[in-house]
Amino acid sequence: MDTDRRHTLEETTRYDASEVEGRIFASWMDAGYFHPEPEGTAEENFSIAVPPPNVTGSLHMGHALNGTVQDAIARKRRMEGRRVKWICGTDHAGIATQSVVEKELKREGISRQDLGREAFVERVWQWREEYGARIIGQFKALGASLDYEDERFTLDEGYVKAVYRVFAQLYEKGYIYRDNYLINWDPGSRSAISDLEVENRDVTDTLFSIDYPVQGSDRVLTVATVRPETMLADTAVAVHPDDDRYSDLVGGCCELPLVGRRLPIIADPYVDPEFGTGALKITPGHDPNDFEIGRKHGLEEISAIGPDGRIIDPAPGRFVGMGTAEAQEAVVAELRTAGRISAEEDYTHSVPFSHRSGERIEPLISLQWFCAMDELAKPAIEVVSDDRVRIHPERWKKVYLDWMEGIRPWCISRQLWWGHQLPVWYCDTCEETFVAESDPGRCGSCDGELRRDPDVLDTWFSSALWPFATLGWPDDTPEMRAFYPTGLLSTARDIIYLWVARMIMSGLEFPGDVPFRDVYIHSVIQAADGRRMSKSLGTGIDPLTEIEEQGADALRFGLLTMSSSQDVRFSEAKVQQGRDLANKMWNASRLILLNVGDATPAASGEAVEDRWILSRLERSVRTIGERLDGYDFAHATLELYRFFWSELCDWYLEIVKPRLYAGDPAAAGNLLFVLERTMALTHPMMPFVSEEIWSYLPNREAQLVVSPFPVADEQLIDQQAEAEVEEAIELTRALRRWRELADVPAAAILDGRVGGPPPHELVGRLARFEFGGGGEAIAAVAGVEVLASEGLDTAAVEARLEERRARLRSEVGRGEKKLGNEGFVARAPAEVVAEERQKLESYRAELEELETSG
RNA sequence: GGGCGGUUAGCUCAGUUGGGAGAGCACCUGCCUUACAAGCAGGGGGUCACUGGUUCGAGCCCAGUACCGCCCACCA
Repeated sequence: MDTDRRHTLEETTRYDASEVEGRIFASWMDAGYFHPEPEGTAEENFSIAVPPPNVTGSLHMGHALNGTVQDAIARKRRMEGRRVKWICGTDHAGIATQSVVEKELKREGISRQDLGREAFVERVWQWREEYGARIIGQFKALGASLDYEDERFTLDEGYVKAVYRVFAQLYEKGYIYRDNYLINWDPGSRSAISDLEVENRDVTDTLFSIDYPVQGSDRVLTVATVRPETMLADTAVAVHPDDDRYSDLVGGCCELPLVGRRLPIIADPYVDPEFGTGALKITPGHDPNDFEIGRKHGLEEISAIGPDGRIIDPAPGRFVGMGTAEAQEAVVAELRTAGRISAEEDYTHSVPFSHRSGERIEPLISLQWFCAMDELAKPAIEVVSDDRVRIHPERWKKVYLDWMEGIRPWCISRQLWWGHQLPVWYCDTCEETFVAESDPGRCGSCDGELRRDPDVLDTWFSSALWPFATLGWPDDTPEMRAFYPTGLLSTARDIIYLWVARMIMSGLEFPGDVPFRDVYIHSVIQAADGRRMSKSLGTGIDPLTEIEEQGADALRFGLLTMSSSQDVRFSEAKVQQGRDLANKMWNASRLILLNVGDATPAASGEAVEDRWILSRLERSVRTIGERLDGYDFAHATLELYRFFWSELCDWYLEIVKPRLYAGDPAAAGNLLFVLERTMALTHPMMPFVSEEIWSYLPNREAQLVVSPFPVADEQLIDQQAEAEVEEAIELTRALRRWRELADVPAAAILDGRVGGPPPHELVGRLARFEFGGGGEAIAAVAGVEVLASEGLDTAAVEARLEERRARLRSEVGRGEKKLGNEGFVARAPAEVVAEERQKLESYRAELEELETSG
């Protein structure tokens, strides 16, 4: 070690993450460790496609957790010698990005229409440049070992090619089609959206009961609705087929108030006779259920509400142009005047809202593009059912399968400007439709001019291709051969349907193999108060702030320990625990590195404590490896913490210090060996501090990031050494406890005597006892007689003794009772009973000792 | 309406196949002991949501109840 480095070690008593992390990250980047050449097969390589963050803003805590999880796995695999590609990139995020840019324009007082499509899209690209770069910077700050040299975007050139290929092929197969259908219209983004982008919220509306006069009779049919304005588009009234009250009316008509239209009275089992009067107004143009019933009965479909949320033409002229709220008021007022409203009550029900704009969905019949999913779903159900794709935790498997079994057509067209414009052209002359991967130019039938469909695809349509479009598909690229299928997909549960399912379907349909072998569904990190972490609620915590204040390793440690199979609240304390661990690692390393001289790492195992720590380390190596492979990150990090802090620092370093200071080469070599191996073990979880410490170890051939991950060496497991040292530790702790309770001054060295062979040297030193003296025994602690000496408060000692005796008597009582239970002795496993007997015996022995010595 | 989680120390969470309830933080006591005060040593603290059941033995298994959260769903 050169003088400067040694000086740094000597002077730096606190680990400074902010000084280390940028420097270390740059060294990894310079060496190009994160960019693999596309060689070998996917079987021998390992790849992960990062869930591409939306370019709407910056990374949040969920991204940080997910990034840490993926990085831990990627780093472990890289250290295991696999060629690792962690595919890097961002998502154009259609509606979301378009609306943030529109908001920005609004602040400037202009609209996207003012700019025009081309200029607007150009503007969004500018946004994307800025925020895409910001996101990449955040991944780097976290330490994510993504392949930054091959950054992809869902709208880049090659990606567009993949999207068009997929669209064209699905169209050829007849899966993609255009239809007039009732869709979810989002008045906020003025676009159709898919079922998955709708969220239901409970809303209290007024439920109006409206009397519809039956034609040729003086009866009325009373229907109930929370949206009286939609009656303008009613085309029938339905009752249940078995409902005796109305059976004579079925086949007849009633008159739609205010409009005067004749509405057939039909029978359909969908109607619940128990609800209200058992009569249901049918509005196929504005209600999903009514739409289904309408199609079933061949009813007329009338649209009375337009895409701008205003009443349109087929409705009576006096309502046309009104917004829905205004129209509702007007309709209700007229119905009241006409005496048609027979009841009003508050009614709470679930109402669809746009997940994006937050506005209430307006169900409308609209000409849109759809993708039939049934055939695509079949193989995607199979691969999850038979675990060719494994989902962790496993309970999400059922969630996935249930949804897939009931999958419905997907509305894929969006009335937006930002996204993949549909590769569809129409000929207005001969009314032909052309779907092509590139502009066909002129109509193939009549040579007429073609007009391109202005709509864009649902952003998830392109996301569905992420694991292979990023590797160059549809071309047969070296990247596809080397890295597809990917190994792991890690994501949050809220996009299992939106994204995971669709990737599996498209992976099987196009490249023809599963897109990934394992899916890990990570925890959702909530705010400390249990609310959702969100910017708008003010409950978000910026990962970058945490990284700046505590270090990336600290944040990573905290997030990993927080992660579990359920939602967790963000805990600042866990991040601090990570920071403390990094600091502890740094300082333990200083102790070792500054005192080992020119020793080299070697598992000497000379002294029993050396064999003990080696044995304990190998057990941790095994546990941590298994936990990481099983996606149990919380236990992996906690095991690391426990081993490092409680065993290595609290005991081994304290035990071995005198040998270290005395220049014992066996101790020094053993320490270096343990430190080196522990840093390798730490690296996937806390890459920066481990790499930094690694750089101070002697004879480094390579950086830690590309050095081997430890594999447990069973040869080093030493039960004998473990038992011996642990016994000494227990004795030390017992003597310390006794000292505290007997109120013995901390500095005083006590005299003790043991019957058999003297305890390990560490007991005397760490418990401040001297053994082997003679004199009067005044107490006995765990087999050690404490001898009278100055500074011993005999009253306190006696109090302590009595406490212990009482404790032992109760333990003996408990044991006797248990062993006196015939059921227990007869039915419990023999070793449990034997263990119980052994404990009872040792308690009895100690009690006897105390009763005679006191 | 259906489904899935959860309820364990003051707080955030662990708790393997059922065999004397754990960690971190917080708290109390004593320590600037020459790696680390972001530290060291010691300590207090729990009716494992509730009710019943199975068992020699239940935080864990079974049935039910309550509350919290999430997902799915076409009852106006």
